[in-house]
Amino acid sequence: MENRCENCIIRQFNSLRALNKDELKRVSDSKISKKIKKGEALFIEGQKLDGVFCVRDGVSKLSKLSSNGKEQIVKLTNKGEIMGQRSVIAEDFTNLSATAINDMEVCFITKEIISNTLNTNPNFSLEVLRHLAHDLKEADDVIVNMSQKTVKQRMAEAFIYLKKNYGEDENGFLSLTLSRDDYANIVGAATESLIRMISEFKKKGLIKTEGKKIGVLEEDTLQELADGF
Amino acid sequence: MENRCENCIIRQFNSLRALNKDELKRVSDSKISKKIKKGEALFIEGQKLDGVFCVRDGVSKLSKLSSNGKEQIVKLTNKGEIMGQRSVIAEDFTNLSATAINDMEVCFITKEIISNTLNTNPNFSLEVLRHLAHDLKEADDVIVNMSQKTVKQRMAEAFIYLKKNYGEDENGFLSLTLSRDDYANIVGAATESLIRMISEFKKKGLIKTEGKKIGVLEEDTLQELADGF
DNA sequence: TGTAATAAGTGACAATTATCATGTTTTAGA
DNA sequence: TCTAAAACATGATAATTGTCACTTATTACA
Repeated sequence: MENRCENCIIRQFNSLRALNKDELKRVSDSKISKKIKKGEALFIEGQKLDGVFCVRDGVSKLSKLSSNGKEQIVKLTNKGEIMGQRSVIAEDFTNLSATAINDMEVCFITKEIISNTLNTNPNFSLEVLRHLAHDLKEADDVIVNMSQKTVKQRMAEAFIYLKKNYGEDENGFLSLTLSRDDYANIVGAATESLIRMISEFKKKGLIKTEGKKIGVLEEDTLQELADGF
Repeated sequence: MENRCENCIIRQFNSLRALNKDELKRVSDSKISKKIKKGEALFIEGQKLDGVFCVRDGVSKLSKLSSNGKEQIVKLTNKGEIMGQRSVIAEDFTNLSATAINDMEVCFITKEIISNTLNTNPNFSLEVLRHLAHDLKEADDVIVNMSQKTVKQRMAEAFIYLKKNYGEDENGFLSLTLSRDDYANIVGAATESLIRMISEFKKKGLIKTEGKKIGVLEEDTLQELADGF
């Protein structure tokens, strides 16, 4: 009973908030809860999705392979986000792969229910529209950052972003721990270059590290750096 | 009479195709036709839009200023596209500026009509959703290209894209003529770097130039280059 | 618990791209 | 049609970033 969508707070953060009781019941009856282990894929670029994933817990990376064989991380998902909407709406293959960064708990909702509800509940459509609109704006920002900022600036920005969106633990380390490889794939740089810059930031006292973990020490200076000063 | 939306073929290419006769009539009665001269702005980043623009003719660039003061072109619009949807849907300031690349003819449709129709016609919502979904996918592709490809690769890709999407004139030059500056802002590079590469491509016989005009000579080789060979 | 496998880190060097300086051509408008 | 401004072009040089080769942790698991 405790796993009914009706009682799930998560849906307040995504477009499912626009569903009425009946619709919610239908979603809940047909949804499938899944646990995804760190490192496992939810779906892979080019696949046909039969539905969307509602993230109850954990973080995943949405990435795409470049023709040079390197992975580019396009977005990190937050708790509460719906994944795979784009592909289901466009009735298209996914253009991205989704991989769990830590252990995840997700609910799978079939595309039939989604498109049904889209056709009958204008509020739901509007909510989805708003979310897509938001994603599109963020994507535009990423494009500009990627093309106009240096790797160092993008790095600084990434640390600030991770702190803002995922917080830090009691010792001041970022709650979300990423591999150096993942960092490189977010920032769009060679792993070695990125590691070198981490060392540099550390030497300058902007961040601290402990194994994989990274902590932000001088957020203001990082922000200035990100803005190009 | 010939300027009624009901008779306008353009709408077949965008989400307005989902409107029924009544809705179309309402749009048509309230729409304002505008002519925009080359170089003029339709709207500017940070503005609040009171509606959307339906492009009847001409091409515009959607761009964003980076914190370093350089402009990044995020997208070129095609005839038939609707501009400003994202901002109207999210009830948000525009995140992009739109500037005419050549003389344009557009129709302005107020946001009241748009949101009204979104609330009452699920097919229209779905159409808009599909268009946003498409834009989002394209944006993801741009992100990957920007971060994983070299300037040279992006250049090659840009020429192919322009040929595919805007065609060429009787002499084999790209129909859409851009300034070197615009090219640089699409590709995300310094203007000087870009000009140098145009020279290089020309020397290698991949393209030809005549003043501002550029013509694709070896599309296959350009494609290989873009893919990294 | 030992040992591959994987990830992190560093140095040397090469390739790419930006910047600055300057000259030439084109364009717009008085 | 003359002239100033803007756009195009190229060289020299510096800064950024990638690549390759290698060493040193860490991690997973047989």
